[in-house]
Amino acid sequence: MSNTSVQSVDRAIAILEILAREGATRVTDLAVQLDVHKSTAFRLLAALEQGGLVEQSGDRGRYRLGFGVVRLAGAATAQLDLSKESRPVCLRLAEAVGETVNIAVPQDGDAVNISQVRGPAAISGHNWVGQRTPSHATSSGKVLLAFGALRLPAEPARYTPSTLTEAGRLRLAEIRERGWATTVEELEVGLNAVAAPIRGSDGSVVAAVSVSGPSYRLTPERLPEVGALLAEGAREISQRIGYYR
Amino acid sequence: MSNTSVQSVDRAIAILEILAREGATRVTDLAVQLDVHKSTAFRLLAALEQGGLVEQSGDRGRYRLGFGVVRLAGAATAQLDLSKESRPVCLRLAEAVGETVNIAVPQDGDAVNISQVRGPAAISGHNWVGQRTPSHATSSGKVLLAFGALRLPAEPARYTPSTLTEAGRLRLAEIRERGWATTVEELEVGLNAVAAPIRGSDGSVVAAVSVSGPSYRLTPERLPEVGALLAEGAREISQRIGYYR
DNA sequence: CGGACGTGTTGCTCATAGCGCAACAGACTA
DNA sequence: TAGTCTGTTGCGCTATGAGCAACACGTCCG
Repeated sequence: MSNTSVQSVDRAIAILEILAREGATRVTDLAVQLDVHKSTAFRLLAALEQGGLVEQSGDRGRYRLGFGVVRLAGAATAQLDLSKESRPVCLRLAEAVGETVNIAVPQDGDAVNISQVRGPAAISGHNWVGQRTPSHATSSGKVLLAFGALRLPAEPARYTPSTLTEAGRLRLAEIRERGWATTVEELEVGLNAVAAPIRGSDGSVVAAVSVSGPSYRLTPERLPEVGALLAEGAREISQRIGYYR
Repeated sequence: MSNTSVQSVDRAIAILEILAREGATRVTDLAVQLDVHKSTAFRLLAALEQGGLVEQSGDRGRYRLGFGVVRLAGAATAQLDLSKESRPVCLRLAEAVGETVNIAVPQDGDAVNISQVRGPAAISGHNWVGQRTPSHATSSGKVLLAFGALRLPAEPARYTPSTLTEAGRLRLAEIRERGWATTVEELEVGLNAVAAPIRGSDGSVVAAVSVSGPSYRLTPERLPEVGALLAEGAREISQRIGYYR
């Protein structure tokens, strides 16, 4: 991070910092503090205003931080907390089960994996981080569907002969009651998975923690035992990010 | 707000929005979504990273929103909240005391008034909004000095024969213990005032609420009773903006 | 294990976007 | 009403931002 920057963006950020420190400020005062011409300050403010990061305060000509930064912070806080707080639990689960553990969040109708801990037995395996996965064909997706964090697509795609493409066969009520969901070769042949719901501070399901591995190791017989472990881990992560039941 | 913008700032803000929506994202994915070259996306990210608004997530090459946006939002929330949340309390105090109520925040060594409610007895009086007032000669300023939100100037100016220009005579420790500060004709002949501290969510004093009026109405004998009312009002405002003791 | 592939990062060059100047419009005050 | 101050806009110039291409590094697969 040497000189790889963009001067106008640096200046825009400096404006945000000044407004954070000083509160509502005039264009010309900002220009003085930035050591730029007032028309430059004005145009940077206009760009920031268009993006919602600043707004004009009640007094004419005064600008202050806008609600856009509060929105961004809300997203940042959610993302920072979940990855960080789930890490120790995922490490433990990966060790206990011996397979790969992922955290997935709902996004645009899919389950998106945001972090991963490889199991000790994983020689190579798939890197799921950042990958979108279909809700109906993954255990995380099924959890998010069952607890209302995601909606089932109108026409669920088929990935393997085992993929369930009808809503009734997903057994979402049973997942809700049991507290964990499974997939048995529904996304990829030879891949099984279990997932459990993570709740946020308002009690709604905001993510899922899952274990996935090859069918020959993560057999259908193992799934209930692993499901119970995952549900316990999910409860702990939920509490770590502010859920009190 | 027509075309008065700055393209690179627009792009930087678009990056922040994408990261808020998608979470940790790759440089090349951002470049695709922005329809710019990846080196452009990279440099915009580098600028945002230098400003603390984004950071690299644990996975190499992925960027996410950083703690800087949380800091900015904290400042934005405090500023938006203070004027709004203090309003009902100020209205009530002005009615109860019969004099003019102001909110002042610390800024560049002065106490700056950010809002005002006129008392029922105020025929004309001074409009203090937006006005900087010297810390040592106003009740709000003395509160902000006493609780560490402002520093006393090296050579405090004299405004009236009653102005206290020596640090020892301000009795800041007594103000801290008592919970309110007074001025008796120290800024203007014929003007008295009382102020109490407003605390933010981290417990530090971020503002002061004051009552001011003519000496013949707001007499020194009335000041303790008004001080207690103000301290109560300040406590309520503090709680409204997130202070929990 | 080595090669292929993909992605982040850096250096260079060019042209256009950003910047500063100057003028205009509006608000306020003596 | 004239002067002053500040926000906003138009114009022209050049420095900065953008894109190309190469390099460095990590991952994956045969």
